[in-house]
Amino acid sequence: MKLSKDQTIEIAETFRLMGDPTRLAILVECLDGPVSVGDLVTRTGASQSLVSHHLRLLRAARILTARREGKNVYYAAMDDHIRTVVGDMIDHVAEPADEGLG
Amino acid sequence: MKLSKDQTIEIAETFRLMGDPTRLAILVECLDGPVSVGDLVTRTGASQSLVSHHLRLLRAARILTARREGKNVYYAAMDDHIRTVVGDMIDHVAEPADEGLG
DNA sequence: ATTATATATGAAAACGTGTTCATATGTTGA
DNA sequence: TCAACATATGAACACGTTTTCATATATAAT
Repeated sequence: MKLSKDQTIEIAETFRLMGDPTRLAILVECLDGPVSVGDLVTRTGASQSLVSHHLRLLRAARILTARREGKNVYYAAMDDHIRTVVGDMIDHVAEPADEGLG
Repeated sequence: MKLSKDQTIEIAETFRLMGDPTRLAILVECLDGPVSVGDLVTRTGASQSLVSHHLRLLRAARILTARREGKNVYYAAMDDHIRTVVGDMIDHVAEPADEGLG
């Protein structure tokens, strides 16, 4: 599987955004359906400002989608690829495999 | 799907490591089978030292496995979860979807 | 209009990571 | 043992990101 330099950079950027614990926690909360910003603040324990900053990044990278409903804004995982990626990574980390050499 | 704080940190760490263009390029080259360090240097265009530093991180995080064969050391993707994760992410980035709101 | 609630944003502080350079270690063959 | 090749490592530099604080915008209700 051969990737262009631009593809590589875009994919790396998406992984990088998933690679912060606070952002990943936000993303995981959004996997099963839309969640309001307020609920994300409660569930992750991060500050409102921090959650909002991270949501902007996740949305800009098309990892999450947003829709406003009255005073609230609901965020959800962009597509099934995102759900699968996180799911597979959870499975990977669960494996007690060896890392080779010594 | 509910994750512990430690699980979240470990998974984020794995994503973070995939989130650098040089490291991702190295990883992608290792998806189809074992590749020597020298070949990785050639194929990625990165310096020998840099490739080696990154390989150490990828191996420590159980993203790649290593086996020595004579003078060479061959690196390969750790398991199918890793291959699937990268594959799904490539599919995700290929999608021309909307990011919601304005 | 004013107040209350929900979310977003800019700037600065606090912190971490990628890369290079020089050098060390490991392996093979003469 | 010496030379030649392959890979690994430590220290330092250069740069970027996460987080907080204060404040702004948006929506709804009285």
